[in-house]
Amino acid sequence: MSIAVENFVKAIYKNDKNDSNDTKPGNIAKKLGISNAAATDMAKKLATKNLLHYEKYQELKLTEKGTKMALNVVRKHRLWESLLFRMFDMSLHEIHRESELLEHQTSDFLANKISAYLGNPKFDPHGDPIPNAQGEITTKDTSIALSNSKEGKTYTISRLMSDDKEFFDFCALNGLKYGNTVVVTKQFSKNKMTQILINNNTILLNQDFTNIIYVNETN
Amino acid sequence: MSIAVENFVKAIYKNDKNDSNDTKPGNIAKKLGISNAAATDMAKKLATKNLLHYEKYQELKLTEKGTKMALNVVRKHRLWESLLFRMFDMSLHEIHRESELLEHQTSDFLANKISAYLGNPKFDPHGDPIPNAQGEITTKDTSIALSNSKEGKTYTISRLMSDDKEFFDFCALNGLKYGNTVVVTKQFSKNKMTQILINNNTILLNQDFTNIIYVNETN
DNA sequence: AAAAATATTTAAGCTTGCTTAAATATTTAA
DNA sequence: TTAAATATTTAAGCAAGCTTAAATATTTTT
Repeated sequence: MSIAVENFVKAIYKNDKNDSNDTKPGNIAKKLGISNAAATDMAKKLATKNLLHYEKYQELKLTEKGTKMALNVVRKHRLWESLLFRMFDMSLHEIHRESELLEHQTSDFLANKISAYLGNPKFDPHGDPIPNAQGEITTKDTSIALSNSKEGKTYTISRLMSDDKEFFDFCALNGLKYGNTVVVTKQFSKNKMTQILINNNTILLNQDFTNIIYVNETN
Repeated sequence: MSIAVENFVKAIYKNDKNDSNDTKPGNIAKKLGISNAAATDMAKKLATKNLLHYEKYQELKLTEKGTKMALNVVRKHRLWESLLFRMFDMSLHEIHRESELLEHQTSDFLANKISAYLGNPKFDPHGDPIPNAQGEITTKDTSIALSNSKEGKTYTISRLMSDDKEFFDFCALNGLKYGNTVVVTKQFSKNKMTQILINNNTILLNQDFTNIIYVNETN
């Protein structure tokens, strides 16, 4: 299938999974940087190919076939991220940027080779789960957004859910990294800010960031 | 530039380099599996972009800009082949097949990372030279086709210039591999066949193969 | 519940990269 | 050197993926 189609189903999949947004053509269009008209067009086309359900003015819903395609692309993306991160001295933003392209030109055969080489990892360097060759995510995610964390508790960072360079630069600068420990020293609920202690530094995060940093409570 | 354009200039470059064929639209069309009309069309279009010189019924000639683009794609192709060959248990045909896709979605940045990781190799697993980041091939090729080798002499294999699965299967089966030693035991000039000794086996090759197996005389 | 704001859809049109069929030029062979 | 074979070009047309502008529906606000 074409790159445009792969990106379209992937965008729907991610929108459903991560965002509070409606999965309507307009939202997908925004993510992909195309016009609303183009998204509507594409949605109609993909409906005839049984990749999604389309009804005028309703939300887009991936079919099983569409979901499978999306997961297959996501798998390749996250495997590339894992490989590039391990092999080369590249930032989280850089591995994302490259994987965004490579994911569409990777055979299942090669994806399996990469996976085996890495020891069939379950998570990528962002902490995102890697679907297996059958397009299944077998791990269950118990992590919560830092915005929902509790004052006084200690957590480990499990996911950095973004593809924004500035965010990753900030993370790198402050030790916010997959696996690292943070203590939530204060929740400013009115202002929706969270104060944390990391690497002996106290930093204050606003909601833009606490919504995309996921953590697990330490036992 | 688009995949179609990259493949077009690459095909011209390779046709000029390796083949005795005229570099006219028809020949390029054959290589790319498109119609003659499509190739003529594309040639005209690329001429306006200063990638090649086009004159009706004449051969296509890459401009400096076009050559640079071709070499950049070739560089990425050969770097991928080198990386995949080193990392994974993949055949020469398989690494070629995958690299044919990956080459078009690889930033210069990533290509340089791959090159550095591999120690900036000068040759890929086929023995083909890898252009540097400036698009230059700095090595000089002293090798000759096995069809031009001399009876009684000993050679080392320097290039396997093909992308055909059957050819590579044959090579793998018979120890025809980059760096290996062959003795030319007989040249049957009338029938254009070459008898060689390799791994203590005598095998008889026809011109289809001796034209694409390149060797260097051992001193 | 109606008006205003917003989102979606339709329509028309563009570029890229292909196709086939017909016209034209070049090359090969007699 | 002319006829036959072959190759190239032109012309018309198609699908994919986009665009903008206008029409229509939905949602929000008052």
